Amino acid sequence: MTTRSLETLYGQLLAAYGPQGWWPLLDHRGANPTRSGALTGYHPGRYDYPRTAEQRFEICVGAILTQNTAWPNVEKALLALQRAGALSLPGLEALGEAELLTCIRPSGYYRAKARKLREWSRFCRLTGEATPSREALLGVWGIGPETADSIRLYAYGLPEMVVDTYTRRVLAGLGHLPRAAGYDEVKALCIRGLPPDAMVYQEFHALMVEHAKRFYRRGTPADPLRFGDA
DNA sequence: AACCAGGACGTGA
DNA sequence: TCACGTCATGGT
Repeated sequence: MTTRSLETLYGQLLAAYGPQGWWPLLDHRGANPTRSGALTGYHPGRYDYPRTAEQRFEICVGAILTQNTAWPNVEKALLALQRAGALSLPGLEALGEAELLTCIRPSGYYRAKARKLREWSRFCRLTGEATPSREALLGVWGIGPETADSIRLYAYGLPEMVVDTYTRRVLAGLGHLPRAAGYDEVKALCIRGLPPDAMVYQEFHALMVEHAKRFYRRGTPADPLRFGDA
């Protein structure tokens, strides 16, 4: 098992791919895309997002819609919601059920996700501007560990490590994971190996996704970081 | 044309 | 706890 530290791995990935500009936003420059695939929402090197309550809400909605779902599908749903004026708390609450289902259908699991968005809206209305604790988020139906951590890290800028299947896949491939580890165990491993900084956490997570997409998809070459330096 | 994507919940053992 | 089924559309 390699002894390369996570911090070194982080530095290598950052040098190779550069800042990833997560979390993507539809309207971070006042742009108003009407079709999917624009992918204009990344803001590499900027860590002062979200800048508005609407952007924060958009990130939370995206975090829910992207559960086990490819981002382009989520983007379609987000664009539909934006056009319907539903990418805000009052906007989403005012949206009818049929319209909601239509908007988010491209993101898959649309009936379950519609309920999750309703539950999230209710939670937002009840908690107001207060920063939600991890425990409070986990108490919301439809929000599990990764979604809760994504909301805290990307929507609130808190130093909350996010672990997803990509992260697990890369760390397992590099030999950093002793066995089939659970979410909290992998999370603890990542926290142990990196400085407790929200910007680092954001980049690390996004870089792991990028690296996994390049080297941990079936039919892709072996990870060049797997061998070579110890 | 199968396979899978930036998970979470409900159930039974 | 834990393994397994379910939820569902769209891209490769």
